[in-house]
Amino acid sequence: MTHISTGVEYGLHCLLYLVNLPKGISNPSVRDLAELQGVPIEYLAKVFNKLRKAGLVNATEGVSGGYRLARPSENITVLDVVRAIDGQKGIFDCKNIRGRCAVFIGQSSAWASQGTCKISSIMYEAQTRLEESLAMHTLAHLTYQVIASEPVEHQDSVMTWLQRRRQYRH
Amino acid sequence: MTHISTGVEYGLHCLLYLVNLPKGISNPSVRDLAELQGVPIEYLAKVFNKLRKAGLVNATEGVSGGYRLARPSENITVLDVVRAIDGQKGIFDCKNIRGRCAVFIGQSSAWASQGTCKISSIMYEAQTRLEESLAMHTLAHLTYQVIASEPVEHQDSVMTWLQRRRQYRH
DNA sequence: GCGATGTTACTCGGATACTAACTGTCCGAGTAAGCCAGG
DNA sequence: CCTGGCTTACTCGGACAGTTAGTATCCGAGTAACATCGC
Repeated sequence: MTHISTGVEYGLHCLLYLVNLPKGISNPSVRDLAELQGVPIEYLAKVFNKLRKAGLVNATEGVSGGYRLARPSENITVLDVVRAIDGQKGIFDCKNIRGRCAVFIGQSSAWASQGTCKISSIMYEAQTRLEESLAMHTLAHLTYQVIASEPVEHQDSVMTWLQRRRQYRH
Repeated sequence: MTHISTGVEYGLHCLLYLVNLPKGISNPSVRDLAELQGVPIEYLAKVFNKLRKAGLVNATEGVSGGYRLARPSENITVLDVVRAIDGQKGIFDCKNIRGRCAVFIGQSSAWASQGTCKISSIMYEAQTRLEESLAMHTLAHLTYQVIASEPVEHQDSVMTWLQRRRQYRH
């Protein structure tokens, strides 16, 4: 389907709420984040598990556990998040068509397999441009942009929502 | 799976053999190209059908029919081919998570839906870089590179292969 | 000799499997904080 | 007091179902070049 999965979309949106968390608020749990964003809980849990394995977030278990960023948001790029969740997959998968050419019937055509296929070179170069672009954006920068585009009171509303959810569990 | 399909790979490899076709050789058919490259015939037929609808190649029907480039190879970019075959699909599909936030319970949150989501902006910018990179390569340039990387006699071998296939049909 | 007919090799287009990946759900296990009772 | 067990709300991890997109195959229809046959 799409090259960047919805898991990345869920993850990024939720990660933004882990940036600049006030001291008074404990680490949000997956349930907190999922219900806040309106995304499926169990699926988001898998996403955050991948983020943890990639070393982007830390998890504390047990009651009042939750997630927090493993390093400063300035040091986490969008590319980091994409790779953590979707894996390091390419936009193109070279099938090495060169080696199948009918003119060399039988013999394995030594030259056709050596070096990289020019077509895949073009694709991989394009992918590099894509990833360079993603790597230019950090969570810090992204959060700044998002908050700037929201009404000023919204961020406070979210924080009190998170706090209430911790106080009156169900 | 991959953002750029194997159909594109098949199509590109076959299109290269339509560039700089000597006058003596008639338009190759899909069967010619498919067997030359070792790719499934019927699937390649669909690929070339898309290329035709996109105006990149022209088809002549009937016996001794086949395909030829619709315009000079300098004016056909890799991006043209990708879009013709895979359609103009994005690497990302924004689900508009913003509008689902739990803090505005019920009311539709006017501000959350206006403007573009910052996250999708990043993704679409990255896609633009990707497409810019693909658009920099023309079929002419690509063909030149490929031929330069092959033994000099290979191109002749292919041409005689095509010619024989036309003479002794089966 | 010449026109009608048939054959062949194409493209065109729809219908249909098969496979893999993405998305989402369910459930059991381990873990830590807080509470509570029993010594 | 305080120590051990219980409850609770988390994360962790595997298994699995539903859906979708990509890949591939099959078949019928239309088309044009060419050969063949009958007049």
